[in-house]
Amino acid sequence: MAYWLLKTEPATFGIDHLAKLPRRTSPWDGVRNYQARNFLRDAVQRGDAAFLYHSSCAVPGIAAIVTVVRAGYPDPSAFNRKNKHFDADSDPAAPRWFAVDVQLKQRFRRIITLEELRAHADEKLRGLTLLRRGNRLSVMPVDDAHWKFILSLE
DNA sequence: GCCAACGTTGGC
DNA sequence: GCCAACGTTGGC
Repeated sequence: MAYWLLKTEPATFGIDHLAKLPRRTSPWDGVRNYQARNFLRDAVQRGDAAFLYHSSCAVPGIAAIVTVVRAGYPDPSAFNRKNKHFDADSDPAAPRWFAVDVQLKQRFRRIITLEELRAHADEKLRGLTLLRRGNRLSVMPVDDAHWKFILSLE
């Protein structure tokens, strides 16, 4: 079982949205970056766990843990003209973009803030992809040791 | 294949 | 709103 971190903008779709859905489950779709796509398509497995990270907001940080309940499948939003992530160049016969389904597992009592994570960047969280300078990936792996340490912060 | 221009991300 | 960093595009 592997660990991941998924970024989302809470103004668009965050923990509050996920928590209200039936079975607290949602497609994780709309990813339009090849490196992130590769993770969704090839590496993220059913049963994996992921941190749900809020970005582009007042207090960026980790809000919850989600479980992957469905592994990578062709992202339907890429074929939907009405969807803002529609990609006219994506061929259903050779899908370019992938989604997974996630279910809310545990909402943290508080946001584990980016600032707090940064405070450990040189020691316990050295190498955490999220903290890499200029990092813009929206789907990224998290080491076991980093995962455990971050849990201990809650 | 190079690389400048452009668009996006995301913290601040 | 600013701007650094990065990914993508497209002319050559």
